[in-house]
Amino acid sequence: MRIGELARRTGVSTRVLRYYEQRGLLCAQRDANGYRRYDDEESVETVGRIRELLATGLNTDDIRALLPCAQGGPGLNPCAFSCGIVERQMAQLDAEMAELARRRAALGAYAQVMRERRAQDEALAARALRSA
Amino acid sequence: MRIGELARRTGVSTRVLRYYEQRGLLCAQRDANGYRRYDDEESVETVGRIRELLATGLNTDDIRALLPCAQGGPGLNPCAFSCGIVERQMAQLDAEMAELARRRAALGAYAQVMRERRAQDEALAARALRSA
DNA sequence: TTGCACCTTGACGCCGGTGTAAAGGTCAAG
DNA sequence: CTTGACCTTTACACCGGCGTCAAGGTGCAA
Repeated sequence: MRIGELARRTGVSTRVLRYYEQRGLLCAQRDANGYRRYDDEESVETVGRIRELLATGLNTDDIRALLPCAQGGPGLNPCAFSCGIVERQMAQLDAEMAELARRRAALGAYAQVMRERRAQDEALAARALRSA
Repeated sequence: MRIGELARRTGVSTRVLRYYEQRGLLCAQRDANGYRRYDDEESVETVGRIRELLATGLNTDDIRALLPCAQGGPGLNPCAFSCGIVERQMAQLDAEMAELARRRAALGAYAQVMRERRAQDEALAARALRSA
């Protein structure tokens, strides 16, 4: 399977597949003419896993470290290491959610102030209208 | 007050103050030699408000639209418009929080799978150790 | 032979707030 | 006059996953 077919079967652009290879997430054999050649099964699965992991917010560096374990790599130690990466990312997500909650609260305070200002303005306008 | 002093009093770099001016968030008079001159009170407050709003995740375009109202601008209509901006941003934050929650859940599923794999590996290693 | 689909590498753009540097003007103090 | 602090504008870099274009090679079909 060449890169175009892998792109079609995964719904990912060829640009992205080459990018994943450059980042060390995906490997390919080469034909005599230099074209990339992928195995039928494994590559599709690997690309799927990469997309899933990316969608969790992990970056390509972390995914590169994670993939050998996720694919059944050299066993115990790397897997413990990978668990660390995943847990670190979960903590990161927790921190980001807390940050977003903080922003939302601050924005809510602003909205409150603005609602009050607006009510004031409307009262003022109504009074001006009556006196006119 | 010139730009250096405003920078010191607000804790914001001169680069950032010029950027805010370029984005239309902050205005300054000019001395005869071209130096920016700021009023003593208002500028410090304005910069503070800009920083607060940026910290809520609003971008400079929204803040530019928002500031006249937050400063007691031309009244009713702009303020209603500003309320819309704030509410839109709050909805945006809600969506981002939901997305982060989704990511966290997906990552949790991965962590679960990996924990199981790890336990499997450890059991395997223990058995190998016993049989050796 | 021509055309077309497919492949290759390399490189620039994006977003958006900010750092940082270059190249130069202004002004007060020594 | 020199030094040095302060000011000016212009412009490039960053991050990170990806779109998109350029310039060119390969191979099959009409």
